[in-house]
Amino acid sequence: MYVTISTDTAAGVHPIPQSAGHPRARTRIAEGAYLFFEGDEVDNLYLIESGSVRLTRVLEDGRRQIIAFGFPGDIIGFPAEGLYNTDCDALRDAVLRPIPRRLLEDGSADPALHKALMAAALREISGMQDHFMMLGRKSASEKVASFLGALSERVGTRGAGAPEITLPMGRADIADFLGLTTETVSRCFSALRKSGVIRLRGIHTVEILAADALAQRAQSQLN
Amino acid sequence: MYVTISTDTAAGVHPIPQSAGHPRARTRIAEGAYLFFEGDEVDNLYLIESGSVRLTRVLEDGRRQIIAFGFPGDIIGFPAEGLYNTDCDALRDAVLRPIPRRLLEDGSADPALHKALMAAALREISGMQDHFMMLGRKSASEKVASFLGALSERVGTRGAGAPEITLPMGRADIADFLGLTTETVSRCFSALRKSGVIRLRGIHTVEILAADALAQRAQSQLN
DNA sequence: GCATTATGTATCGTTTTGTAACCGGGCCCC
DNA sequence: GGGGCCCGGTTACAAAACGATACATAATGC
Repeated sequence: MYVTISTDTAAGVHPIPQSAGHPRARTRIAEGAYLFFEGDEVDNLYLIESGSVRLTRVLEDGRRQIIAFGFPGDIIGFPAEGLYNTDCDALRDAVLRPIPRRLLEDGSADPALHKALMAAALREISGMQDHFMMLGRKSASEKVASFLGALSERVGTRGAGAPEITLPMGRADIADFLGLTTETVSRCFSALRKSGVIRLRGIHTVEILAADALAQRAQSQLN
Repeated sequence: MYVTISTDTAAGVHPIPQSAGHPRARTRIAEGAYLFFEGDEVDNLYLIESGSVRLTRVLEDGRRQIIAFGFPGDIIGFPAEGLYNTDCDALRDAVLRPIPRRLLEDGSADPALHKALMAAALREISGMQDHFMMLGRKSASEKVASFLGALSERVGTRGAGAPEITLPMGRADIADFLGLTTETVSRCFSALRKSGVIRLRGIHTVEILAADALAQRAQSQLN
């Protein structure tokens, strides 16, 4: 997941067909467990069916960048020269459907599968392009507002009252995804809370009290 | 082009087969001319055969992000919901081979073409992931050093002396690609010049005098 | 040759980061 | 069951990095 406001429900349009590997095969990873590591050879891509994951890269000096968060409907594990380009671990217990890599690269496989995988790759590219604008041009408060808005759309729930998000990731993860520090993320949350845009229920649940104000602070409108 | 040090020569491994549209069809765009605009319906993707282009997005308030530079071997114009997601104009006169979009999405087209296009999409994703680390975690000087290093590898030439790059883009473009301001880019260039890492010949030609020092300043090594 | 645009440089202001302290919750051990 | 420790989050203050502003110089296009 990158930060877009226009995100469609992932994978809805091009469902992964049954030919994508054994149709009953599932991989389960417990919260905190690793699914794959950067540099490992790609055996499978994975369609996330439930739970959430993060894709991570780290520089030699420990600087970390969250490349993406993955939620149900996302396909993860796109190969770079046949290798995984990031680490992947579960933020919450996850169930994933493996898609053998050879099906990705075998030109004679099921055409519907090819179509679905190409659509997934195109969605990935599109979302990443959006994320560049955020990382390159937005201020800290714009970034956090964008992030919360997109997350609300993607995985938010609407209970009896305001829409809300239960964050599977901590402030440090959000910071490393947005190119900020943990403290700055916390400061932005506090500012949004003080101005009545959000309410925090514990650390992990955010209620969106004023979605319009949040969108305005996200400066998400492109010309 | 994003900023990676490990970039392979684009498209070399999976050449675009003859089935990718009319094999003799070529689109020519003059320097400064637009190839497509954000929001237009995608008729074709394009393989750049010569010249260079930039992909651009702009926020309502004028803040601009260069999403990518394109050089020979790059495929550009990946659709987002059937539409172009960026503007594209030529930095230098360019010759491009059009690849009809329907071939991308038609699951029954030539398998070799599918393989080539999927490989191109995967390369794009990989490069973009690298670019996230740069935008999100590197300092201004690291960014500029990374950029020059990658550009040197990708389109640099080695004459009688030091390897050199003839930049098709100005400082403002570099800035908008790296998430910096023009002035900051200029300062970084000056700092590299003063420390003997590069020499500038006019504004557009950069000689790399100390490639090791440049790589060190790029902090490009991943663990 | 002139006007316009791009680039380089200095100075100051703003934003974010860095550092430190504090708080609360969860977990583990006695 | 309680105490201690650890971890994540919040907040205040100081410092650093970069952006904003201003101006001078160089390059480009007509």
